[in-house]
Amino acid sequence: MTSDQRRIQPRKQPRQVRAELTRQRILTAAAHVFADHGYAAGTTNRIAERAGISIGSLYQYFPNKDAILAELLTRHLDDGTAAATRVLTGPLPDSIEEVFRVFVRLAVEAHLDDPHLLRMLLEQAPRSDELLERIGRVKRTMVDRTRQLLEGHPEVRVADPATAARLVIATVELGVHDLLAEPDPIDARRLEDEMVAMLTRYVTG
Amino acid sequence: MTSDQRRIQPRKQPRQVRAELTRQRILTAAAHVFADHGYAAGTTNRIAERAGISIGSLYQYFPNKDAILAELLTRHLDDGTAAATRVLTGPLPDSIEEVFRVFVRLAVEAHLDDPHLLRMLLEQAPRSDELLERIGRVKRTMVDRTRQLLEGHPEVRVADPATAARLVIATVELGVHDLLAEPDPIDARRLEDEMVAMLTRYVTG
DNA sequence: GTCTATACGCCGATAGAC
DNA sequence: GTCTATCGGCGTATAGAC
Repeated sequence: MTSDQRRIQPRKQPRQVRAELTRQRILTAAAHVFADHGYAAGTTNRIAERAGISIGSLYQYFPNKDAILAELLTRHLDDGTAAATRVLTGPLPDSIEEVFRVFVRLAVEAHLDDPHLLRMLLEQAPRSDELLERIGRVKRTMVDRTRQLLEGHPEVRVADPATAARLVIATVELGVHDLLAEPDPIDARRLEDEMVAMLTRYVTG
Repeated sequence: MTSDQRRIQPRKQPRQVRAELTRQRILTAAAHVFADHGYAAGTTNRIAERAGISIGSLYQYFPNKDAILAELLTRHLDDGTAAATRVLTGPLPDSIEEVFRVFVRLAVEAHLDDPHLLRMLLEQAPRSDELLERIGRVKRTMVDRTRQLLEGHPEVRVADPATAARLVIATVELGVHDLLAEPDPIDARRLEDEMVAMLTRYVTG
């Protein structure tokens, strides 16, 4: 068919590597800009400026502004579910108190990573149907696993595990997020202790 | 000095009444529009359209878009603090469980009023320094009163009432807000029971 | 006092030079 | 492949007629 020269590789193909690097630069810049200015005021011009490239170049790597945000959110969701899955599928502590401690610590770590960006993602991100679907699924999975945990654990005495699971997840996620994001943030270690105590006393009746 | 006719009232002054009525119409329209579209996409044109007036008229009643939002938020804060103050300064139930029940019910009522608007207010509202200050003060007041309550109550056994108070307030406010705002909202009565149980068991050790 | 029409600025996205 | 320059659209806010 075509010339055999097709098969000959160019001497190097650094473009894939460089391109991926630039993508990451843009995403990092976007994370900062969105965190500082919010989504609406986090303009593509600002992102390009912070990434050290021109606006035109930015649009070679992402089709539009929403795609940048979507990738940031996807990234975070993937990180979170990966960590949660790793913990939940492995061997868990026996006592429910220590299990909750693992939960809370997981949430604290996820949120300490980049609280400002996370706040923006959770609160201001334009909620496309597809993204809402993804978020809802992740949440439902976590609630479901927690329910199973509550149902199977000998220490646990709750009348309605499904409701209890929803309450536990909401409390951990929102509480950690909010209390650490405040201007005078609570001590992470103390928050962990108190929240674990609250949840444990709750489910052990 | 000037003519005594000054003292004579004009036959009627319906303009103040009508003007106030129009202001309220605009605010109500804005609440709906913001709730439906969010802050950024809740344009002044849409607000004017929904209020049944022209964009030009709108700007006779409010200097700019932010002022409309600020008044909505102020209104909500005032309503909330009024209700909270009424409850907290009056006679409270003896048992801490029933006190928490009052708390939770208060939050549920406040949030059921207009969940969508509230979500927008809490999450998307541009946080001017002055508004942040107001919100922070309201929150601190509630945490403070809760701390005093915990310190003075015979049933309560917590090592650190200040931290516990922060946790309690955050849990109630955020939990109620989130669990009722979900696509498949939790039953309000059951939420109340479970949350009260959790908080009570927590602080009574 | 309410309207219509529009000025003005900003932003996302694209075209086209290099 | 990156840049500069710019288009098109939208949104706030104002001007001026009635």
